[in-house]
Amino acid sequence: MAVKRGAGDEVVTTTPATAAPDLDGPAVRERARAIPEAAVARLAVYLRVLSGMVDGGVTTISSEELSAAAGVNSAKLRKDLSYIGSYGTRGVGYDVEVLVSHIERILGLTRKHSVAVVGIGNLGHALANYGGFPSRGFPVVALFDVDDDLTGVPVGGIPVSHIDEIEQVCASREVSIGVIATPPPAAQAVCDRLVSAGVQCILNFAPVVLQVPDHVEVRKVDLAVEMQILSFHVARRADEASAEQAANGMVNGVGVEGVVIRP
Amino acid sequence: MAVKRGAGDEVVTTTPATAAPDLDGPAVRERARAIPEAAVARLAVYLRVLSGMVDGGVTTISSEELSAAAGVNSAKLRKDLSYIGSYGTRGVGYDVEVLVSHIERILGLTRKHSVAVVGIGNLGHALANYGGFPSRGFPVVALFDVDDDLTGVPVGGIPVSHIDEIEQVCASREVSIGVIATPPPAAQAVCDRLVSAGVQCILNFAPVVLQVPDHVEVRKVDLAVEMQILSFHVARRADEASAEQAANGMVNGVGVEGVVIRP
DNA sequence: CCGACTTTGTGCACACGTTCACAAGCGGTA
DNA sequence: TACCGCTTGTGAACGTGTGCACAAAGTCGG
Repeated sequence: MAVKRGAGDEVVTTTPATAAPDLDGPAVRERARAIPEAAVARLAVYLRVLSGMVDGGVTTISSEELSAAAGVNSAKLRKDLSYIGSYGTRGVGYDVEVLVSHIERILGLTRKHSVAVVGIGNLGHALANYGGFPSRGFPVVALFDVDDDLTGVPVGGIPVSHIDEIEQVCASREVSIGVIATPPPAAQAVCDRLVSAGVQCILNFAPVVLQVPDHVEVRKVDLAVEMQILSFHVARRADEASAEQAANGMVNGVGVEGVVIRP
Repeated sequence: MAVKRGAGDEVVTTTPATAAPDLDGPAVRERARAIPEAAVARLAVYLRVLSGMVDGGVTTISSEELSAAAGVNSAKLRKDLSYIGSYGTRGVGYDVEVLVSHIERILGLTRKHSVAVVGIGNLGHALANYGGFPSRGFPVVALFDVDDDLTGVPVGGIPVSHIDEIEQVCASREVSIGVIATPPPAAQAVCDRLVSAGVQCILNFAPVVLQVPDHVEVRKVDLAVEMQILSFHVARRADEASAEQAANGMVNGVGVEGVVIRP
């Protein structure tokens, strides 16, 4: 998060006079740099929806249809797609296959990204067996655990390696993404070993804030945090409801006590 | 996402002259409404870090220390905390326990939120056995699946119910959060049944965009999307690296072909 | 070939979230 | 009590992301 501002200096989001001459050259890099993080997440969703459409035999789709299927509004969808270039036909819509291939290119899915899962507990088992990874170009090629009883046992077709082998195995199998599914206390140590093994991307399921060098990208999935965000919305909604009720029922400005908020 | 703008009309984030008289009244509700979504997610992280500090015997902490432990900068942390009120002491810092209780209150954790998991496959198993939920106030009280071979079998201490019982079981056990861990094709139907059972919050692990009424809050965890975001950053970084290399090695403006980008 | 209709791509304005920088306030000290 | 140093809390500037509304650009029917 620090080196990011190395080369670019003041990123110009509007690429004014870069009309059309270079369809796929250095400009792609420049543009990729300017795609908002939020848009990238949505592009992945569009890709999934579009893949389903290809299977369904759909060849062309309008921004209105696609945005409805992806759960966003059409303006946002078009803006997101404009970040990766102009591949639609006005008056018609987008060619589904063309769009798929361009999104895949931008997301870097033309390369295979081999995945290693560390921590073969309940969650690790589930991840190793999860069909969603390989089918989307993320083959799981290595599993690690500290438990000697697990090493050698195949899970989802892949034998579990001992965590001490992490460096050599990751290197030989060209792992580019590490998934941490260990108990919280082990997470930082595992993370350090993954980094020293040359892994540049980490998906962290452990409820711990990982410290990593600038060149490593971390994304976290914290189930408890997700729950708590939902909890917040429940509470907020309950407050609003009771407030509305209070506004109708009692006119004095002091009231509304003991129903929702417990100090 | 639509009804939100119902009552408030122009939310005033700055609560200027609401000095101190009402420490815990209707103002809390007003304020809760104004907390940015992103801040809520971070508050959950702060809470986790602070809980660890309580266990470690820490009684007071400065914004600088806490922000470092939570992986954010101190200004953001202080602003986040200011959304929930002024509970720090200038020149000293924050009382850890006070902060914990206030964050818990804002996040609605003074109520227990019972959880139901639907779809007892690999992931469902992992979630049912996951210790992180109960310990943070989210007891798993019900499990559902369509498979008759599973119904009755206890997983993580809770017997699996058939999905047809979802309405009555959810009602009797007062489920407030539903977790969808089914295969994609089943997700929307399950979601509809959860909603009709009165569940207001849904955590969705299926790679599907769920359609729900306005009053239901959905959060999604899509592992493939997370992977693809990581993939995007790998690609971007590779592009930057090769571009830098190209800038050093070749001076003509056309070059850099065939190394990274495959059109 | 032309005009009507449809849908994209984007400039612009607004809202949201982040960061900065500093006054206000508190504890410790003489 | 008066001062000094430290840390909070927050106004204000900034940057990023979202939504609107429309010109540009294409198809289709006649």
